[in-house]
Amino acid sequence: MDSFFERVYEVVRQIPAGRVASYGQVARLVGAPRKARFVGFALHASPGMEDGVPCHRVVFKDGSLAAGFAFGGPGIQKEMLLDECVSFRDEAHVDMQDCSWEA
DNA sequence: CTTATGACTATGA
DNA sequence: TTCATAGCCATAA
Repeated sequence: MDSFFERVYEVVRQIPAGRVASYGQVARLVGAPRKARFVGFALHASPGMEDGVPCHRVVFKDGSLAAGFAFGGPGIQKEMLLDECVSFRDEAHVDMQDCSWEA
């Protein structure tokens, strides 16, 4: 299946621990800088980390997380990122300047 | 063909 | 800083 969604999974899977990528960043890597919304939609329809897709490492451009749609709960994603040494500027914003994913 | 929807992003107040 | 709105485009009906 070579749908846009599968493409997103492949990219998200390449995100190393301790790093976070924005939806727009992932969208650009798959060759679709305008489909940032579908990156999130793809992850929503994706098998999640059970298929090796660390959806918790994908955040907003501001570094805010998708609380409410996270797999375990609104605070779980933050806990996981903290467990991977991801810096937080506040309760709901990741320090993208220090943890932004580079390719 | 047109609508409706969406884990987004940019802009303005 | 937060909040609201518009624009974006793939998918489904």
